[in-house]
Amino acid sequence: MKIGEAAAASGVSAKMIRYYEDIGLIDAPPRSASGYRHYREEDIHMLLFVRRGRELGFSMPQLRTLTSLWRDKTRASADVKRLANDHIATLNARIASLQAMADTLKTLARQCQGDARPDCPILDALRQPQADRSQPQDHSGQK
Amino acid sequence: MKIGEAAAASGVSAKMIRYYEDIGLIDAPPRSASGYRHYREEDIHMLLFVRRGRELGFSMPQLRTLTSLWRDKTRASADVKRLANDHIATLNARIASLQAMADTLKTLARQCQGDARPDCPILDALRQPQADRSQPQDHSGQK
DNA sequence: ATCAACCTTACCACCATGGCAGGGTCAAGC
DNA sequence: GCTTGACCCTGCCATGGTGGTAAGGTTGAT
Repeated sequence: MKIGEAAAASGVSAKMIRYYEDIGLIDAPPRSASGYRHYREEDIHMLLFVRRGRELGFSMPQLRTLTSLWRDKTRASADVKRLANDHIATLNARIASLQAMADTLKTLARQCQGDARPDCPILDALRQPQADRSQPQDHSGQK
Repeated sequence: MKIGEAAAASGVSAKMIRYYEDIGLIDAPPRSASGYRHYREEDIHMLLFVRRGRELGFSMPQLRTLTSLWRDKTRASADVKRLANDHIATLNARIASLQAMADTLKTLARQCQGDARPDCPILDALRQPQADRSQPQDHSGQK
């Protein structure tokens, strides 16, 4: 299978397949006499594996570890689980960070009249020193 | 105030201050005879404004609009509010995407023994065609 | 033989940020 | 005045994952 077919079959662009090979994430496939890369079913599985890992938000270093675990038939599932749990923690942190931004903005937007007048608590908040801007309607202290 | 002091006062690195000037996000300040940039209080406020906007996750194009709204004393607060709401929607989309990744991984990790044996549903899921992996305890069909 | 569709490598661009190099400036201490 | 150290200036390089483009080779079908 040539690279174009491999790309179509795996959903990874030919460009990225070459890149992944370049950085050593996937093995270099055999070449034809004229230099064309030649992929087998197994290679397509690897590309699908990488693509799905990316879709789950794994970083390239994590993916490197994941693929080596995948190839290692004697791996311990605990190693995979630990990596997954690490990644879940990372995702949760990013979610919390984005959620904090959204919460702040929601509060500010709620306070903004949104009419033709120039007064705007959103701009005010950006102008002034950092104040506690998180959900002021809730004074119970629970997050 | 020289750029180093402005950086310390605003929390924006000197490097980034020059960059923001370069791309026209902030105005070029006056220079001393020897070429040193000279900042006033007002400029520091602008830098703080930009920094807080970045902390809230606004993109550079959005910040460009925000700063021009900030400078425009005759702006309509509706314009600011619309920009904020757009950004909230973007943030929500990113949160939902990350949350979906985390949910999938949590489900897989829960199914993984995490012991010394190699069998691992996480790797299996990455190997196989996309299946419905979202919260399998719910069979109602609602997404 | 020709032509289109594919393949190859090797660049450039993005964007926000940091780092480094090479050289100028300023202020304090002597 | 001279030295020294802390600052400032510009300009270049690197990042990371992806897309684009260009110039040239291969293949297969007509």
